[in-house]
Amino acid sequence: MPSGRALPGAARTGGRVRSQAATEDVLTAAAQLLEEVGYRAVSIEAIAARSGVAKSTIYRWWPSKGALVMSAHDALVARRVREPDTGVLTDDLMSFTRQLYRVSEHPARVQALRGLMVEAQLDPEFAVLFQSWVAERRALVGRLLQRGLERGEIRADVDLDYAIDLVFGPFWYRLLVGHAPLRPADARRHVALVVKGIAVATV
Amino acid sequence: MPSGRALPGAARTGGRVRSQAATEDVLTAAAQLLEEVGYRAVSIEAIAARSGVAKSTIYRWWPSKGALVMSAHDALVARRVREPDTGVLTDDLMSFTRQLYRVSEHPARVQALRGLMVEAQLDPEFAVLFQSWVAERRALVGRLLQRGLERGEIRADVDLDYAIDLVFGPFWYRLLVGHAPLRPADARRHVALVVKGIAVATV
Amino acid sequence: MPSGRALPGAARTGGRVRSQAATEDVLTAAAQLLEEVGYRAVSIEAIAARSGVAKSTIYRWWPSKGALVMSAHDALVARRVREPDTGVLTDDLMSFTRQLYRVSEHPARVQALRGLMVEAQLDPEFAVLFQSWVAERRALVGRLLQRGLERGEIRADVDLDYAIDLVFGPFWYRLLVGHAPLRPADARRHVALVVKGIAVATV
Amino acid sequence: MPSGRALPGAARTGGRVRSQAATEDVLTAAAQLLEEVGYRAVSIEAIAARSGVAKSTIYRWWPSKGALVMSAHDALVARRVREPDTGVLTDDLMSFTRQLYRVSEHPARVQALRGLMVEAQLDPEFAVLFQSWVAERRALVGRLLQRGLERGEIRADVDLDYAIDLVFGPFWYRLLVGHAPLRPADARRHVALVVKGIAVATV
DNA sequence: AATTAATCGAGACGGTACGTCTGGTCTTAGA
DNA sequence: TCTAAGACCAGACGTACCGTCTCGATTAATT
Repeated sequence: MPSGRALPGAARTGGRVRSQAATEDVLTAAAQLLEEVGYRAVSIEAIAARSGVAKSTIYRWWPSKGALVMSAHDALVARRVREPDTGVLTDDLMSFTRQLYRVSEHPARVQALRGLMVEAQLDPEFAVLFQSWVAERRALVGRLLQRGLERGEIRADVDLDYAIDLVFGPFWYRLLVGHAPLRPADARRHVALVVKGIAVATV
Repeated sequence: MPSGRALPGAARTGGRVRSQAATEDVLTAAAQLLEEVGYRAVSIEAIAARSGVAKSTIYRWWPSKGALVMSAHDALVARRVREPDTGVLTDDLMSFTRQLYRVSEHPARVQALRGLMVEAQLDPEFAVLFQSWVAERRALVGRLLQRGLERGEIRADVDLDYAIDLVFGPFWYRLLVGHAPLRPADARRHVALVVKGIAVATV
Repeated sequence: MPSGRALPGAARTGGRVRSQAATEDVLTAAAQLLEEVGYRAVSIEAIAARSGVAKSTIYRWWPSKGALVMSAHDALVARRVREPDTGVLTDDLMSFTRQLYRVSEHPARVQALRGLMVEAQLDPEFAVLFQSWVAERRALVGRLLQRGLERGEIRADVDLDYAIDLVFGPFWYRLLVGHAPLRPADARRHVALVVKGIAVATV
Repeated sequence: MPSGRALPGAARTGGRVRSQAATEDVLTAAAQLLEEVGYRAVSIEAIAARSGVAKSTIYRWWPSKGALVMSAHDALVARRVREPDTGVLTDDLMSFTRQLYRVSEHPARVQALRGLMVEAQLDPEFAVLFQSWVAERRALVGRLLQRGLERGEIRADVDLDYAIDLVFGPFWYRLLVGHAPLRPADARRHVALVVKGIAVATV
């Protein structure tokens, strides 16, 4: 019954077009809920209710709650974080780390991060998504260190992967354990130790 | 957590005595399930089914899944880590960190640690218990660093609390994110960076 | 029901003509599904998928699943049953009832009839259509009995409406309850009882 | 761990007892909804909401909407119809049929009967339950006829199964099609035809 | 031939209800 | 007074279809 297609194997014929508004509403609702109630308490049910988008539509486009929340979070964070490039390693690290610590000014975001980490422990499929988000963030710091290395600010024998862990590890550790605050002001001390650990000796 | 009220010397006023067998069966089942299906898939329901102990009995003695896993973990492993004291900072740190990394050789323990961290995020009451356990561990490393400081191996301006985070942070970060393995052999590189970060310049 | 607006006499001002192929494909698919999976499992969705006709097209032409099945039934079977007129009541009834019972030789028709009855219970709008179809069939038997009455074969005190129920009632009852088969051979016994019930005493 | 059961294979050990209140609330809600919105619009969801009983509890005790409505129907009406035994066939049939027709005085019961018949068409498993209920009812009429036969009121050549269909068939037919009312007063005409159909000629 | 109007398949949309599942609480019988 | 059994409420899960609503493409009859 149906007949011609414009280009073989290419252009789609017919069908209602995907609603951009629905997509945005869902992501917004997901991001809001994540920050308000934490990852665990987020439910597709609630996202549907808040966004006014039908559950079936959500399931059509996202395979799981994790994927949806991760998308929402991703879009949010990408918008917020700038990649510093001052030409000086310490300054770059300071800038980045300060941004990192600033999350503590928004309890909701802290909750969100904790929730994502928790889910990564509980759901192997989500862990994959989470890891790829982490990888992006690590890559950012990696580029920053790479530039320092190329400028001769970092010792050649330093394992950059471990160096990156030195930046994120203590941050997440404090975030999750909560034994000490995450004040942006403390970022200086954190960076100082990291830089000492990796920098070439400056007499 | 559970305390065995039937111990000799404890004045009891009648009633059926707590079943030692039930306690052990629960812990065994929990440990088995943890290794077999991972933390998430462990459920009080499943533990009850496998152990043949009623759900209500389990709920009576353990407040949460995390607490139960903690018990199982304790029963599985003597938690006590030897506190190294070689007289040399680097050696002490190496010894400790290597013990830390050795956890990776026991998948069940890795799972258990993850479970504890997860539960600490989800259950504020459990978080208190968890924090005090973390504090013990941090204190151990703190003593180790303090001795280094007193021997003049550590710069006077170093914030010891941050230094401790430099030891545990990357460990937990790898443990939880899983972006890189936790091989005991890698402990060397980790310690090298930490020591560089805090040590006095050695010309 | 679909009406073919392109029929001569209806003033049309252009426009694509209704696809005969689509109509047939839908009816065929409906009939097939009915036989294969039963009335309940038939869904507009499935009919659309199998026939390759869009759901919207189906909804354009049929108001409900029941109506569609009714169409399929009509297409499957020429509904027109010959109206017997032998001049003898018993023979007329035998002829008609045998035709009725013959439906049991076609499982699809049995299913269709059940589906129609179900839909009539569930959908009041459809019930109206169904009742008028039933009325036609009753009218046929009514004429048959009327002729018998005029010939003096039926007692004057007999309520013809009830007599009609005596023909259709047991048929539908067996069809729906399924406690006994509907063999055409059994039609004789059915008719025997009906005739005894209404006939003048033939000492 | 669990041990003795009182009687081998019999008595249950422990466990919360089934809540009578929940059962009643569900049946009441089902019956109310049936009358208010009709069989189709009744949903387990709505019954759960109105009764305040969890869906899972409902599913634990009733396999389907039809079965539940059947229960509600049974609870509403004492199912036990008195089995007449006057010693005269016509009187027995009149008594029974009048009881049957009396259902029309209770729209909810009419709805329930329709619902059961519908469900029997849609759900083969339910159909079995339904058939066995129908069989009971048929057996009752069967005994009634058998007594008539033994008293010589019924011709020896009559197929009793068909005779039973003559009682129930027209009743269900009217109930389902709705082309004519089901007034208890009409029972007389119905029975008259049946008796004529099966009785020995009375000169 | 161009215009016009109604058709067609495709498929996304908001919804409803489904029947299942997990989790923690509550209630009973029996040891 | 405890345990085991198991019923209970709660509520999210992911699915199946519903009936509606754009779309762009197609197809005739009318200009």
